[in-house]
Amino acid sequence: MIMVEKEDLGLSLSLNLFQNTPKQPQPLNLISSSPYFHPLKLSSQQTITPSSDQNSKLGIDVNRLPCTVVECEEEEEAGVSSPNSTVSSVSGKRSLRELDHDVDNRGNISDEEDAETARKKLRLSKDQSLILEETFKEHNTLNPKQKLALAKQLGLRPRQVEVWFQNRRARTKLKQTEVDCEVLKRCCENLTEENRRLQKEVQELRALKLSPQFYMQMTPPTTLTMCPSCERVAVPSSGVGVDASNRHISMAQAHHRALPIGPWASVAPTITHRMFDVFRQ
DNA sequence: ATGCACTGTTAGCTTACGTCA
DNA sequence: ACTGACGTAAGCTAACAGTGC
Repeated sequence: MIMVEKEDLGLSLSLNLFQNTPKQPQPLNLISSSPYFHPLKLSSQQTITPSSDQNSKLGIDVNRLPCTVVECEEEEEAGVSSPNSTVSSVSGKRSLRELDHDVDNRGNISDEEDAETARKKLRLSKDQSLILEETFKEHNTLNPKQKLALAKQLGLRPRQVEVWFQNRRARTKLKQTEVDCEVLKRCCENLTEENRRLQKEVQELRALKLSPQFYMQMTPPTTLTMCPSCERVAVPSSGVGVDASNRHISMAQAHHRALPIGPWASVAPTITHRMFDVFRQ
């Protein structure tokens, strides 16, 4: 079994093309004149499906159109292939699906198949998917000219290219949302943990039973200086709340006195750095 | 009025897995 | 124990429909 995976933002785009597991019933070749192949139901799980590999060996591309590209372009320009330019049969006009069914009828579909009203879905070939992916990488939206050119190149209807790009944008956005959610979740977890830790620190500090004068004198450090040698924060000597004998110690001295000196000196930089770490993740 | 993009939904198809003879 | 057929659930994605700009 060969699986071709394409990663984009972690999005796995399965490009497996009718490759079956050994346990799966082997598909039979069904040469369909319809642009959409019609799986012939044998049972709830047995399905005759065209193998693109096998068909390609036979020179048959199930995704190829019965009409010419010129016809497709005319169709597109006439607006008949866009469901947005048509209204459902309920409101008087016919949907794309119905229009596609007409194409099927032109391909001499049997009454049995004709009776089957379920919409058919093609599978893009590996090459088609690759080209679409490459184009999407360059620009995730197409102007009408680009759409027509790409459709012509791929042998698809412009509407199909349009739909593919719509779905691709939706998948990209969904994946990005998932990634964003993961990031926010991690941020939340980290902040919760940080909050817990800080609460604990507050409790510990309160337990020190420091005098009210100590806190009256203590001011939160608004400017912190990082020691270049050890990258610890040095607290300004004035107004730190240490006793007079330690007022005028130098940075180096402070360094060797095992900073932080006051409670704010230990908490504030930690918060700053942790916060940064949280959002850097 | 028209066209396009976005969003949500539907349905066809594939794959993995479990069960049974 | 191994194998193949069968059923089922889950995931992917083409196609569709509705909506807003």
